[in-house]
Amino acid sequence: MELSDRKQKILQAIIDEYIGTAEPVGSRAISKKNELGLSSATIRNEMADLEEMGYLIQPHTSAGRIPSDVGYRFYVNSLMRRYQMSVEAIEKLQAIMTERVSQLETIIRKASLIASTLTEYTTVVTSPKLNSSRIKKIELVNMGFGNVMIVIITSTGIIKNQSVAIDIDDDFAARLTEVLNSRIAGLTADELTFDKIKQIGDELEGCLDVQPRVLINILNFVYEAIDSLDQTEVYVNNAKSILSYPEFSDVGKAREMLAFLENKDNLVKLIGGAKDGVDIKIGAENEFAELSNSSLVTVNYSMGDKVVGRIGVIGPKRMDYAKVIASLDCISNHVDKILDQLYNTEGEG
Amino acid sequence: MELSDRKQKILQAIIDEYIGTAEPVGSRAISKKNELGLSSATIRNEMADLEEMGYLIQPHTSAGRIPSDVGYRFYVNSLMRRYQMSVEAIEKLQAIMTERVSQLETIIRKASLIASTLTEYTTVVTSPKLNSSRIKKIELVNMGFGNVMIVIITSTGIIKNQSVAIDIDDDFAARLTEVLNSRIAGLTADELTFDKIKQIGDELEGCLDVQPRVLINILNFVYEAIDSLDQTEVYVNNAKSILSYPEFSDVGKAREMLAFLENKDNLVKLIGGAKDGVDIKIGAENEFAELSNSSLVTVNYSMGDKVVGRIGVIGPKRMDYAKVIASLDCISNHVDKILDQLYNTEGEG
DNA sequence: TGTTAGCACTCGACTGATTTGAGTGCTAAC
DNA sequence: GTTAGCACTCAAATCAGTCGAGTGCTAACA
Repeated sequence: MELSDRKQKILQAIIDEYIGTAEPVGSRAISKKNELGLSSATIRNEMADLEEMGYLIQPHTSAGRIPSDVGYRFYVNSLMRRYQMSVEAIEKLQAIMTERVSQLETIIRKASLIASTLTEYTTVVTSPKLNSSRIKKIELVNMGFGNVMIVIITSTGIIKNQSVAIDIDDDFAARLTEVLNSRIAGLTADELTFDKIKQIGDELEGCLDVQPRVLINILNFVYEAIDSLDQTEVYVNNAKSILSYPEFSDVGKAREMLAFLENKDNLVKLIGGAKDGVDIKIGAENEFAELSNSSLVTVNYSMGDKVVGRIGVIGPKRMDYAKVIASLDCISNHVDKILDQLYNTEGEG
Repeated sequence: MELSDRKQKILQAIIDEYIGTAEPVGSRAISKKNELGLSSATIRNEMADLEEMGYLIQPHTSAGRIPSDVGYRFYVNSLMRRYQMSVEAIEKLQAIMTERVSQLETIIRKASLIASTLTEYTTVVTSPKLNSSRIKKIELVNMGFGNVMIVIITSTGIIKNQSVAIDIDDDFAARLTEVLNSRIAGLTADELTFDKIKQIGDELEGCLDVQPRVLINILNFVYEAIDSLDQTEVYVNNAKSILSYPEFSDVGKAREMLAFLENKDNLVKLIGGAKDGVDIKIGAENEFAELSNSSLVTVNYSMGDKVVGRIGVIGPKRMDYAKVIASLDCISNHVDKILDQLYNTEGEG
């Protein structure tokens, strides 16, 4: 059944009010705002209808109403006013994002930080899986005292490094670096299968006078370092903000939520399920019971036309959706633009 | 005035009990444990004495007693039983710490993680200031599309990298790398003053056909990257654990504490004030009001014979001091050993 | 027919009195 | 010096009573 125009206005007023106060909203409160010019009694009748239709919930007989998940959903889809980012906010965002930006990781972390600053909610971001980025360069640096540092630089600006206990001299390190580069540079992590690594190892053993053990050692590390690029990283920002909401005035619940936010697997799964563009999951629409009283708004970011990660905001169900959506949208655009500048479409930099 | 043997035993029993329960301890509770074979009345008398002497506090007339800061201090200095690390704990510690360890940062983070796992309290670690480590190597990698990645590797295994928008070709990058290395490699961050950088810039301008703007750009980044090594990094682990203590059952207080733990400057200052070896600050002994209900146990770790950083545990005043001390001691020893292996004394690796 | 004033009703939140019980200090007896 | 006993204290729990925000329903009104 369609909602009459008046019902929509009342529902909107109720949700707007509830977002601010976190207290059940009574008919008189809406009537007093006098935007509709209706008495509390009339609004009461409409509210009773709205409750029957599933948009509102009455915690107990003598309390006002709060929105149901369905109510929020309708609000988000149809009622919500567009939030206009303030000029200052946009300028601040631009200032931060255009500070010297170096690596992918830094950009993502910054985006998360900005999102949590703008919205004052908890943010979660996932970094791209990098199995499509190419090995730009491998470098072995002899650190002396039997240690060699292996550094791998990818076309996406990620640097992986690990020190290995292998006793070689500078000269040999340089030669090995050269040979390795000629074999490995330009490959994607996907292409660097274990078999391929082994094959390279066999080839090298022929042209370098080196103990097989040492070579295998090094190649093993290279493999692992590259392999780890496959991992999706997750960063959480401003988790403590949940403690400010009356929804989490119970310490036990707050602890539960914080524990949830510390579990990377949860978060990857949670955010991974989102659809492209701005995605909103209200309350029980989330697959995790821990979030049944929270909402999650996510937006993807891309390199070229390929979605590589998501930025998400977790807050109480009565979050300021309009503001969150506007902020995320803005941030995602900026991130896209910067990634584009840095890595030109395919990360083929 | 000296405490009689019996008073000491009673004080110890009270604090042991209070550490477990967080509830004021009554005379009957102590009497019932029957370790001393005294009636509650006798213990009552002694407790009255101990209170008068400042070791105990009575929250209100009809409550039991809780230890005062002075009481804890005496407990820590004289009464506390030595905590014996379990074999499993030590094995676990060893297993984690001897996993492939690469950089300094990883080691420190691991140490912090282990400390929080073992003690179940919040841990704070500071990473070394690295102004005494030497530049091992500088490398400019042309990323294409007008971006150059500057990579700096230090003798302590730290890698700093930043991408800069400068349009040069591979060949020039290689030459510049070579020249830069010949001038800068081997220097400490301290030696690389801004003046020195400028001087190098002037020299290079003579021998390379390069626009001054580009060179200054690069050297600026080099300077900043190296300069940032001077920063002490702080990592906090398991901050959420404070939510488990009745001391923080008030969400407001918990939030305050978490905010404090997010402020890096606070933490550096807090931990920086500690004396060498194991240092214990009980309640108001800490300079920050936020910690007046908490205790802080720190231990330093060293490279060679030089103290380079500290690992700290923050918990309620009634923390299990013996266990925390034993754990930190053990961890610090392991860290020392590993740093020693990796960087051989002076970080001259 | 839609709107509104009025009123009885509900029920959580607050208030204040009362009870409970853990724990004390003091005294007197051992 | 130790302890049993007892009066006393006081926070916390319990309970009854009140308040008031908010509702649903009805009847009157435009």
